[in-house]
Amino acid sequence: MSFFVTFPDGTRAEFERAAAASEALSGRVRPADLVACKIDGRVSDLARRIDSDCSLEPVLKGSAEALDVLRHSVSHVMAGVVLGMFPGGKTAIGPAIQTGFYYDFDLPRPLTEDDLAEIERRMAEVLRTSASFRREELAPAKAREMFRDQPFKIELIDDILKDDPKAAISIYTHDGFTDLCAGPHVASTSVIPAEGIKILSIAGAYWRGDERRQMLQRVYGTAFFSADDLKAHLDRLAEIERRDHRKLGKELDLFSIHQDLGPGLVLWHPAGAVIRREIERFWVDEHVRRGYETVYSPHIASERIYERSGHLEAYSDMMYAPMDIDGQKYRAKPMNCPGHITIFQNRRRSYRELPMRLAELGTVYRYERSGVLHGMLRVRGFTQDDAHIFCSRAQLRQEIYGVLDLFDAMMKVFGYSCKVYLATRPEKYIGTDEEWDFATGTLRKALEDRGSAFEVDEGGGVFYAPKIDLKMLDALGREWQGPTCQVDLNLPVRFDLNFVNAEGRDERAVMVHRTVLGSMERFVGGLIEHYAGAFPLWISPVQAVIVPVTKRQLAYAGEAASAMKAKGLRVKVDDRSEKVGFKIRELTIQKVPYVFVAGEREEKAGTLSVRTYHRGDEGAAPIGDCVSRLAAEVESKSLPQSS
RNA sequence: GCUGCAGUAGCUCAGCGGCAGAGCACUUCCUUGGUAAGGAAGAGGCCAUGGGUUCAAGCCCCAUCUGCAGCUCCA
Repeated sequence: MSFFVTFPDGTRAEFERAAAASEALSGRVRPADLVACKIDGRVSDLARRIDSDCSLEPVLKGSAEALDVLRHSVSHVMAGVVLGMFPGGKTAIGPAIQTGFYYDFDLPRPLTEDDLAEIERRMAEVLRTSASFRREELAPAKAREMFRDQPFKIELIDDILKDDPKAAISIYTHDGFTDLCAGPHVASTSVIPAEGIKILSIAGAYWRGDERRQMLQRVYGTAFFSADDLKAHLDRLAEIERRDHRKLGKELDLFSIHQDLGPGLVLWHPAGAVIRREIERFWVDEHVRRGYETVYSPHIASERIYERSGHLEAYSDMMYAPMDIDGQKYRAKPMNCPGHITIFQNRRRSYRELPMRLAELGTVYRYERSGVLHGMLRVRGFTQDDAHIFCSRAQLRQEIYGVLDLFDAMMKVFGYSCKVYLATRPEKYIGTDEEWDFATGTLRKALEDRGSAFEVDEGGGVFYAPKIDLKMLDALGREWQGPTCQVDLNLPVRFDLNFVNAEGRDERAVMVHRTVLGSMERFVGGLIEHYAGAFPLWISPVQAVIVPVTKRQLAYAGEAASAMKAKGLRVKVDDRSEKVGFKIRELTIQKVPYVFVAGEREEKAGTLSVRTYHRGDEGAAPIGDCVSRLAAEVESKSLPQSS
């Protein structure tokens, strides 16, 4: 009873008797690169026995699957070590994740930083021996018996058995530590390089992610096949920290958040306000150019409007408590749509007025739980770059084109590339199937017509709307929530949004919600990290500083500054009695894009020595050239060379 | 909200029961210099807040507030 194994190159080999996957692969790959295998596409142990026809593929170092197997195995090694340090400790789960792995424990005391070092030390010890990972399959009763002191494991076993009462329970043992685990694992700890491992942090995590259940201690770590890969990862973490908008925000004096003012409420300092103002100015210009009209709506509104919109019912948890005004309940505005709808509803609308595009940089207030607040990225008061388009069904597709064009244009200016998603009907939804089909179909058609590459996020829509979501990729390749465009199937009904069509009859209006930047807070916070604080010239708080070499050039520096200011540039003269080197250092730390040195030589020649943040000393140029160079760079909104 | 950790000068941090500290920033003075730190002096504090323990608390204990990491959540 022989069988055939098919390899990725298409060759087939006949086997007379059952063999371990590693044996079947021997001679086909370098043993040192072999981490695991795929049997019929499923990642498996190398020791897994093959006894029937199948396809077999090696999983080699360098592949994502190999890294997962490695990390999962390292999490077991860590768990073994932690239990060695805390006999009687309970283990929960310990999977590989995108950036490493973690393991959740219930331990007699909280872990400390020192414990992490100790864990790492003991792991290195374990890895010095070469212990094999052994898989066994147990009958349910036996598995229960084996894990009788491990309540989390028992719960997992029960769950497995709920699906299949006769399931074999697989366990893995290495170095005397046995864990309930589906696998697969590396064949032996000798595959794991101690110098590729780092235990990173401790944090709380709910058992099974359920906030009503026990809080466990989660230990995060990461693992790579080489010290170089680990270093690259740690360097990246350091770079992320270096770019942290909270840190840069403080260093560059852009914004602050104060206990006395309240958590989640941002104060924009003058420098940060320049960035925001320039972006808002650009935003308004761009919208007006594209046929939007700007509006303003108040920060508080009678509760009645939110009753009607349904927000009060669905999202009251995120709305601030009502305030009593002349016996009426008012609420801080949590979203702009009711205001815009009210403007649309103000009188009967004719089809001739459509599409009506109402845009507002509207400030809203939402209650966010204290634990989720994060610098400018997650706050309780923020300004959305919001717009609502009221149009007819016939106009919808054209409007979506316009929105997508706007998204592209604005993302390009900031240097973000985007991934596009079409989020379709979720399980819970309102509205009719016909409406959903129309709305989703129109979005899909618009994307297809433009030839944009997009993925479908099946069921990812909101309960009242399908949407197009853009995820922005920043300079570090991280994803950020980007522009979004929703076709609302709810509010037009709730508010009975109609217009008089060409036949003189009422027709239901279609409503589109869309935002490009999201919120000024989150967007600018993200931009700080995207640019690492070195902003493109057009939004730089200070665009240029003129540094006189001695006080004899103060007047000349002033003249140069005036020439720049006349062109609307944000320029300062650094007139402090410090050396040039000192000023350059400080201005560089402040990431000023242009520093112009004005000494005796420059004054005689009517020039300035140009120094840019990204390229350093560029030599002298006439004042007029400097001015026009900066003016042109502002006008074109050029991106910094380095990002 | 939950678990853990933290809160000392504007910033970054040291001090861990016994006189409140450093560097940078700030002010003044000297220095007028050529592409990432010239020198000196000075000023700056209810050690997050409220209780408690102690002869004595920045330090130990409790509570609250705020921040950080993660979890959960995010129309």
